[in-house]
Amino acid sequence: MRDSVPLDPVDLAILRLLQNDARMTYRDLAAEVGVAPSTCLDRVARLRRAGVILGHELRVDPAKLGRGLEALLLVQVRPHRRELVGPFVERIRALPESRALFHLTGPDDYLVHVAVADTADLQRLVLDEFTSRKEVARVETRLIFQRWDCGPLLPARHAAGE
Amino acid sequence: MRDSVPLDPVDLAILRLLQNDARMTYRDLAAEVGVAPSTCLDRVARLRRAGVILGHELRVDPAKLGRGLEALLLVQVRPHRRELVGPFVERIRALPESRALFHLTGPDDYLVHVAVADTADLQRLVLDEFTSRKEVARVETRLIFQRWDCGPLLPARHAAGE
DNA sequence: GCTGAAAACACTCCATA
DNA sequence: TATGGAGTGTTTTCAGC
Repeated sequence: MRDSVPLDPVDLAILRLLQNDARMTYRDLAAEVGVAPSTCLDRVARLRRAGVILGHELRVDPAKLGRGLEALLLVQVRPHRRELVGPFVERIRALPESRALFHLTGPDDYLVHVAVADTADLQRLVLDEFTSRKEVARVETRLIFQRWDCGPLLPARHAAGE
Repeated sequence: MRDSVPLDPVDLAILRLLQNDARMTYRDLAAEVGVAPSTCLDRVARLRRAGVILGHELRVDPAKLGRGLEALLLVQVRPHRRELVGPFVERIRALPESRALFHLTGPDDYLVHVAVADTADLQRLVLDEFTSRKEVARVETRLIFQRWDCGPLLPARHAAGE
């Protein structure tokens, strides 16, 4: 269940198309892929069961919600012990400004992707929620000038028949 | 069009629910929000037109596609001039391993989120696509141990009536 | 913004190869 | 074992109010 799943060209075509527009109807999907709608439905259900498809997400523009400034915070947590990092992770995840949290290798233990209104809001967030916490040893703030999303996620190797 | 959009409590409830499950039917959505299905449809169409809703995305498990290792690459591009960074950005975006690309403030100019098969694959990617490029001055690789997604994105300030 | 009717759709079953 | 086609219940959509 943790390993990669065998995917044939039909599965791959479905994944590619749904990553562009997850609300495509099965009818249109079937027409593009070149199989019957029921087959599409079956394949999608199978991909869901196999855990390849995790869910359907709405993509929202943060700027339109008054969160025009995005930043990455590189956070060093010291001492890096389970009883400290557990509550830290939960607290950060619960912040309305947080978009994603990563546990990383390297000198910084965590990377937090945040969306805020402006630099004043960012300063408040860093001071009140990060540097004021005693387990946070260091915070490095990097503003995001621009973000590009890349193409659909496809299998690492040979696409077909594996 | 770049600024924030006035959203009433109904819009916010819709956005909150759809961010949890973007494939909810308008019927169920209407029942939860407390309005008629047609009203929901109208609101969603309006949010789409206003650019608040950018699209519907399929969330896929990279590990299931044979891309069990994710990493962040901090890249310094020197000299940091338009005629060099343009092609760099386009090349990185086109890589099948790339998931997202950020232009940042700070000592590293770009952050690239990649998904690869294993450490050998990551080494190949870093050597062939990054350090071998003459405009790339430095690459710092950080593995992602774990990732947490945070709650739905909501407006920065007062939710209602603005 | 709601109601109701018409159209489009998702989904199940069964025959088929 | 997986596919394709037809049928059924549901959802979406678009009137009018």
